[in-house]
Parts: sequence; structure tokens; C-alpha cells
Amino acid sequence: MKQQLQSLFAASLDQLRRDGVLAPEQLLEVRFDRTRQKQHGDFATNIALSLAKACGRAPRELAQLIVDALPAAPEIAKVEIAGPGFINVFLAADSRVHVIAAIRDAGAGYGRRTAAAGSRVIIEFVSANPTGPLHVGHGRGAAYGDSLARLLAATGCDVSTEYYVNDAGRQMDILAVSVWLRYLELCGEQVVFPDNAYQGDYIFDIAATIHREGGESYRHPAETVMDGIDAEDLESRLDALIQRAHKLLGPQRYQYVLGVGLDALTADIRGDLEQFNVAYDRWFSERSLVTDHHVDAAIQRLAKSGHVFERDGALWFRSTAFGDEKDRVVVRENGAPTYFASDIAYHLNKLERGYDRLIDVWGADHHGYMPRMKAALQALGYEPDRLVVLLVQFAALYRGGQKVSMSTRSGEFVTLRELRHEVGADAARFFYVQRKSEQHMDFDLDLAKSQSNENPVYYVQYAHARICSVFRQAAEKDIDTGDLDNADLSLLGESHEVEVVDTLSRFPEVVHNAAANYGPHQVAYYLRNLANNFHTYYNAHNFLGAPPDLRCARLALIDATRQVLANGLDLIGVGAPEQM
RNA sequence: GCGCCCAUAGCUCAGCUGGAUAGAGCGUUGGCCUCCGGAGCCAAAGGUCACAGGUUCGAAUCCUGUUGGGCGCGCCA
Repeated sequence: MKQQLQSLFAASLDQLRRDGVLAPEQLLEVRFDRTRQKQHGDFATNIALSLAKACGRAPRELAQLIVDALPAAPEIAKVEIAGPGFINVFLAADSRVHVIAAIRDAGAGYGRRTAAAGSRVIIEFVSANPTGPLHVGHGRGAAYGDSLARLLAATGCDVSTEYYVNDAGRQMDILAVSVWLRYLELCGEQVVFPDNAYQGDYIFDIAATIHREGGESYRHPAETVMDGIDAEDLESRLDALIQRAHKLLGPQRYQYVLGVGLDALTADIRGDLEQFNVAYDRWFSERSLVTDHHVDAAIQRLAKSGHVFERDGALWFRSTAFGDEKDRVVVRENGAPTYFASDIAYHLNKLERGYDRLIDVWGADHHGYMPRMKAALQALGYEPDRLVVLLVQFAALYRGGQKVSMSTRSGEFVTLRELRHEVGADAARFFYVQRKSEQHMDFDLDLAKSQSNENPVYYVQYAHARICSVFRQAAEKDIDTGDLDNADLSLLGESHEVEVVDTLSRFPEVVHNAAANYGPHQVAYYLRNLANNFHTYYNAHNFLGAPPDLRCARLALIDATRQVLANGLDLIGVGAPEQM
């Protein structure tokens, strides 16, 4: 509808240019906004206000000229000039209700666009280290990233989703040592478990798996294991233990212990996310970048760009040349590439796979990392804007009015799984996605639990179930629902009906805006609004009890409403139940 | 110290990239048909959009400064 109005007004402006009212070079696009108030019609444009000065006329006078030059159009009932020079457009009733048929015709496709000229997008999100279960902080990134992927796909992008598995680096060694020490305890050895190793209960489970499957073949006496592990510094002691584990177990057994831990945790995370209605196209291993020499290749390519230098025995990337606040190490003094180096290789890999846009969803605490990543892409000859980093603010967790501090190492955190079991995946996803991502969020667990029945998601789902119920009632009571496809929609003139119809017609714009702003929360708000329109309508009018023609029209309307509720809920990964 | 994010009703948050009288939910108060599901509906009360300037026909929205809060500034990931 907006586009139809735009072309009508463009024609009017063309006419004014021919009449010499407007200068030919003024090619302003006519933008239409939905009005906030009924008396202002359905759409409004400020075109006269923005053009007035340039052509030396009063805004209202110019508005009148534009209106006069407007071609006749059946879909417009009335055009008014208001306020300082707004042009308000009132739609004809017939063109308004037409959307009902369009929705029922398009079905699940309503609101979706197929023609985005094949823009290829890859979205990477969550990517938490596989060193423990996901906690509620990760849940926000999961809900956000997945909804975003659905939204972009709905606007016609060719979207892939990926989880970057950080299965290389020191935290993997800490995991291996943590598992091994717990295993030794199971064997009856008296070892000292360091405070800075992974404390969580899940480490015991993994150790038990190894003990069950491998017996005591990974056992070494506690004295041998702990001998000489007495450094003052906790981190140094942990490093010494890692070295000891390598030495005593040998490369194969060490890799086995590490692998069992990694596999168990990756599987746990994957299953957890699946239950959260989040599925990835690909799980990308960081370690594979090292073993396939992609990291070396990336560093070499970076070196060729002339922005790599040596200092203090390490290899550095001169990221300051691209606006970063300091230069960054890519290969350590000991010859091991840094996390940053493999991340460069990963992003390079994504670009080489042909993606036009790389979207990374990061926790807000990583924002300082963005300049160096963009710098690396720039040094490699890519437009830095092709990387879009979306930051998700922390969800501060409250329990009993007290802020809960969380860390994976200490094992003190509320898991995503616990949250899901408490309030359900649908409620949790809706709760997360309601807030825009860059907004700080207070997640009150007690409130989330106690309000689980008052969660807005049920309000929306209830509207959907209620509509389904109306049709069930019709079938049970053997009421003739007529031919919905040929309903006389012009019978829908009640204010509540107009309200619902208008909201339905807005849906494609909402999807478009939400995708363009990377803001799935806009869909959540829209759904609440649509549900409210429907509940109000439901309370004010009877559907099944109406005369046959009107009944048929009303059923067509609520059927279209049901469709849009389902489409919208799907965009944020929430189910649309037929009964609750 | 430097950098990024944030500040809107008592609480939790929207506000369509600058529009007309700033909106929801929760909470509070008062109502709703023997009828399609009351997980619902209607109404009332509640605001100096943190503060001070600036930009223009017009600012919660853009710019500058101030205050207050969150986060970051490793050869960790």
C-alpha cells in the first residue's frame, strides 16, 4: 500500500516539475508514515514540509498543489492537509479489507519476501566455550541470534547460522585437567583440586564416563601427579598441572580425556539449544582452522599486506594503522597463534565461502574486540562494513532481590536448562526477545517463575488458541461457516474490525523494519498489539452467532488473524498452539 | 585516565531512523453479557523523556557538555 501511495505522489511531483513549481533536480522520495491517530487518516507524509523551503512556498500552499496534481485513485477515499503542512491519506474501505483475502491466500508466506537478490548472510551467535553448560546469559544471545536469522530469511536473505566452537586453546587444557583430576578422585587418589579449575558438577559426570569406559588406565599415583606442583601463583600451578597431565598421559590418552570432555559438553550445548528451538546449519571447529593450516595462511596473507612486524620475539599485527588503540599479537613468543589469529582465519574463511555480510552476535563485554577484527578485515583488503557486530548486553540475574554473580569456573550460575524447565522454552524466548538487545536487562528469576502464567507470550498464544477454538466450536455445533474465500468482506465495518484489519496490514512493514534494525523485539511488540486487538474484538462481538454473511466475513477476518499470529510467533521461534 | 553502551510512569520496557495530544505490561483503584475458552475485556490514576545548551517549521529521537550506572582496555578466550 505504501508503495502504491508513493508512486501516486511521485506522479504528482512529476506534474509539478513540469509546471515549474519544483526544480527538476529535486528528486526527493516521498516517505509515508503510519499515523498515530485516527483523525489523521491512515498514512501521512511530510513531503510538503521538507520541500517548502527549497521552492519558496508556504508548506500548506505546496501541500495543496501536490494534492491537486494527484491522479485519481480508487484506493484513496480522502486526502487532507493538516497541521503545519502534513498530507493525510484516508484509505477506501474496500482496499482496506482486501488484505484479509491476501493473507489467507499467502498463508505462511504473508509478511515474507522472496526477492532480496540473493544477499548471502552468515550469522554466528552464542559460540560459548565448550567448558560448561550454557547459562541464562547465553540464552539471550541464543534467542536473539536465532530470531534474527529467521527475520532476515523472511526478508529474502539467504541466511546461514553457525556456532564457532572454541575447541582450541588453554581453556580446553583446563577442562582436560579438571576432568582428569576428578577421574583420579574416583580412582581413590587424594589429589588437590585447584580452585581455578572447573568446579561444576558436570565435570564429575564426564570423569565418571571415563572411569566407566576406561577403567583405571588413566590412573597415576597422586604423589606423582602433584609432585613439584607448588607454584605460588594459582594460574602457574594450573599450567604446571597441564604440563604434568601431558607428560604422564602422553599425547593420545591426553587427547582422549580432552575429547570426552569436549564431546560431552558440545553435545550438551547442542541438545540444550535444540530444546530452545535453536538449530544451527553448522558447528565450526576452531581447531580445524589450525590443523587445516588456515591460521598459518591467514597470518601469511596478513604479512603480505605489510602490516605485520616482530617485537619481543612475538609476531604483531599493526591494527593501530586502522584505528585500533594498540597493536595486537598474532603469534606468541612460544610460537603458538593467539585466539585473535584463529578468529581472523575464521572470518577470512567465511568471506571466502562467499558470504556478503558477516553478522556476529557478541556479548557486550567483547565490544573492545571489534576494532581489531575490523582492522584485520581491512588489512586483508575487505570492506570492514561487511562485518556487522551486534552486541547483546548482559542479563544481570537477580534472585530474591539479590544480584547473582556468575562464572563458569566457579560453577555458580543458573543454566539455560534450568530456566527452560522452570518457565518453558516459549516463555523464556519471548521474555528474552522482548527487550532490544543493546538494552541492559534485569532478569529476575523469581519474577520470571512466578509470572510464568502472566508472561506476555501466553497472551499472544491464547489469542491464537482462542481463534482455533472458535473454528472447533463451529465444527462441533455443526454451524455452517460458509465459503471463507468468497466472504463479503465489505460487511466488516465495526471499529474493532477496522482496527484488527489495519494491524494485520502493518505486518509486512513490521517484519521489514525489524530485520532492517536487527530488532526482533519489534515483532514481539507487534504480536502483543495484534493479540490485544483480537481479544478486544472477541469481547465486543460474537462471531458464530452472527447472521450467515456477516459470520462468514468475521471468520475470514479471524482466520487471517490466526495466520499472522502464527507467522509472527514463528519469526521469534515461539510455538503457536491450537489449544492451551 | 581512554573507549563503547545505557538513562522515558512506582517497577520492567516500547517509541516505526526528526513529526501532530510520548505508549504498553506489571502493580494500584473501579467496572464486564446465563452467549464462540475469564490465561480475556473496559475505565481511572500515574511523566520536567537524567540535567544544561545547540541544530530547525518541529527533538524522547541528531550534535556538544555535565551527572549517574554498566562494560572493556592481556603474548586469556
